[in-house]
Amino acid sequence: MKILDRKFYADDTILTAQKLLGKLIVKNEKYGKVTSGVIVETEAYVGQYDEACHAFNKTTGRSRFLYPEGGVSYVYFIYGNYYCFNVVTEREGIGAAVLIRAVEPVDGTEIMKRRRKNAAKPEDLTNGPAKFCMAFGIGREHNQLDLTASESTIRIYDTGRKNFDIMQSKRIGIVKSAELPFRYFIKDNAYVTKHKLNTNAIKLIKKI
DNA sequence: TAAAAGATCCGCT
DNA sequence: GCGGATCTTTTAA
Repeated sequence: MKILDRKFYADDTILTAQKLLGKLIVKNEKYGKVTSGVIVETEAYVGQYDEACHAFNKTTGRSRFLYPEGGVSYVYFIYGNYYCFNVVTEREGIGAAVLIRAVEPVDGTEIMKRRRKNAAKPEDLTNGPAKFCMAFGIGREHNQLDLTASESTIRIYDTGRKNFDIMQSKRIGIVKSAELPFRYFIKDNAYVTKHKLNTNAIKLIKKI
C-alpha cells in the first residue's frame, strides 16, 4: 500500500473530503501493534466562506494549526470531554481541513474495545468523531503530525478500495453555516454515524 | 477577569 | 429523539 502524498492533500478541501473515503488510517501502538480503519465518513471545513470552520476570519490559539500545507493533522478538544481529528488541506496559508467522522475498524479491534468500554456492538467502536479518537487513543500529542511521512505515528494509505457510492448531506452538530452540504459518507456502510440526515442524503458519486 | 458557546457522547424515553 | 454532563477556547469588557 502507498502512503497518500502532499499532492493528494493540496487539492480542494471538498474534493479531498470525498477522496479520503475508502482510505486506510493507521496508528502505531505499543509493542509493534497498530490500530487501523477505513475512513467511511468525513466533513469539509473550508475557512473562506464557512463560518463553522475554526479558521473563519481569524487565527486563534488553536486555529493557527489549520494553516500549514496539506497533509498535517489538526486535533482539538471539545465539549469538555472529547477530541476530534482533522487533516489539514490545500496550500500553506489556507485555513481548511477535513474532519474524520467515522472509520470501519480493520486492525487492533481488541485495543479499541478496551478503550471503548461503552461500545456494545462492533459498529459502536468508531462511528463518531470522538469515538474514533477514543478507539485510536488520539489526543493533543497527535496534533501537527505529518501524515505523509512513513515514520509518523499516524499515516493514511491508499487501499485501492472501490465499488461504493458516496452520499452527501449537511454537517452534523454545527450551528453556523449549517446549510452547507459538506458531509460525505459511504452508502450502506454499517460504521457511519447514525443520523436522520442519512435518509435525506443526496447520492453523489459512483466509484469504479 | 468573566461569561458563553461548542465539528459530542450517553442514557433515558 | 432529547437533554445533561463537562471544561477548553474564545470573545468581550
